[in-house]
Amino acid sequence: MNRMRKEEEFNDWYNNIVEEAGLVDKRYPVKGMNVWLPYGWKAMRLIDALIRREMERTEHDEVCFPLLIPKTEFDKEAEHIAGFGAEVYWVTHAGNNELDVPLLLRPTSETAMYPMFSLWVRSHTDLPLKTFQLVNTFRYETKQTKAFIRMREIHFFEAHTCHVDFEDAERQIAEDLEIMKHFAKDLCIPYLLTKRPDWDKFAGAYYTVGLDTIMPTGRTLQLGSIHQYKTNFAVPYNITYENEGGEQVHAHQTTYGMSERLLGTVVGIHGDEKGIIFPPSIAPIQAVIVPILSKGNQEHVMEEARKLEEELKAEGIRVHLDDRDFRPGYKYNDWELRGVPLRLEIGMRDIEGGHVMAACRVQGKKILVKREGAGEQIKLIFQEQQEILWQKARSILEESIRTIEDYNQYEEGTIAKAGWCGEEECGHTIEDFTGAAILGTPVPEEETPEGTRCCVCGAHAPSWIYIAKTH
RNA sequence: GGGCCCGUGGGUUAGUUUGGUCUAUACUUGUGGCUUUGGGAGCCAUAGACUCCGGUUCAAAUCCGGGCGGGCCCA
Repeated sequence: MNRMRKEEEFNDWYNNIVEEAGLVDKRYPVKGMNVWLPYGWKAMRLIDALIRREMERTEHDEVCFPLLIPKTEFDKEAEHIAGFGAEVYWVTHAGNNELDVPLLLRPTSETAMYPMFSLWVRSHTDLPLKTFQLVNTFRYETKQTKAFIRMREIHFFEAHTCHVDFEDAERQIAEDLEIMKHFAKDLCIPYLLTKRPDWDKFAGAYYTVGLDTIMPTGRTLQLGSIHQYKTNFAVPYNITYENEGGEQVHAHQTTYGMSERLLGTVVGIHGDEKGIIFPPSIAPIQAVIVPILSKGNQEHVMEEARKLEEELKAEGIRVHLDDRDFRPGYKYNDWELRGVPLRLEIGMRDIEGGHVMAACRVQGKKILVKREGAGEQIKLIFQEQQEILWQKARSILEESIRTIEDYNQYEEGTIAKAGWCGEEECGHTIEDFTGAAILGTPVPEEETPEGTRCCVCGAHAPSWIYIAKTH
């Protein structure tokens, strides 16, 4: 492909890069279902590993529920059905038989898990119950699909918890927010936390906290969400426990969901006209070694390159030796496209000088690294890269937020922050007029200064809202 | 839900308006070889396609109908 100006042609750039860098093969003949290629899957698995690390740290247990859910279970929570009914895939036949009870492919796993939670949760000593799973979910998306960002089969993370009461569930949500903090820093993805307006909360939730980031298009993209269910599901699914007083009480529940969108976001936010830029934290290959061969020294250089590879591997660096029969320039471009954070060139000059040439994808510069203790120096470069990517992305998000006083001041490509009286009608007016969506009110809650007015009706505005065009 | 468009080697594409000269164009990629290697090398050889089914016609990549697949716009 010709170099594409990422800023001007983001859609083309993105669609092209995910295939060209070998993340997915979009030719699978079902809309919204792509094939994960090894390189893309590796990146996803590394993101998953970060999630697992956080889940383990916070004592969640990993589970894995079946993909199929009986219609009878799905039907138990009315709002949930209303919200997801239109995008469910159904299994109505098995072999030659029509099924008495149709089965659906999970669009999310509440209705699969909660009948089981009802069996598992008996006593207050069983609580809190903190589980999560990493599975694929299915949603019959009718809009245009896009690799990682809008799919019909979604690689999905979902944590589901049960608690003794509302307060404990709230503590869980606080913990979820803290998890996100770590996690986003690792991915170098900044985000905005908002409590979704009532008309946009998750189907069945008491309230929903949305995690949104901003893409280079100036539109926001939801990275994940955290839901307080209160007892909305526990009642229909009969999740009760016996408290210390011997009474049967409904559990309070929360969920936390994220998806392969995280990968799409990393690609979209950090990439440049040369291709992807992976933060070292999730780069499938953190450092690639390109041997510079010339007549007469091939074996010697290759031997040194292999030695270097072993040394770095021993240091825990994900390193790859590119011994393909291409010229160096071709390899440079290839690995830049794939987003490898560090390229190590080793030729006779370097061997004789006791160093390697390190080309840093993020910093865009080349530096000489001493062979002695190279691993340590490389890790420092990685740290610096994480920091640069994080700061850069964060300032883009911060700079795109504009405070406005009247909703007709909303500018495309920005996230507007405005006063809001809290009336749903004013919310809809904003959405209809601007074509943008109301992300929600700030989390944690943020008081408005004296005299702040609703950007629609001019009444007293007790809270802020964020307004943005979304993906 | 409504409307529109598209389907040619692995990828991008010419050809479709006006059926025949298509034994299908070009670039890229793949494979084998020679040569080369500090920023996408060159040469030689070679492989590879008209989405499927039906219709019209002496003749279909081209026209018509349907299926499947893909894309776009509006609500």
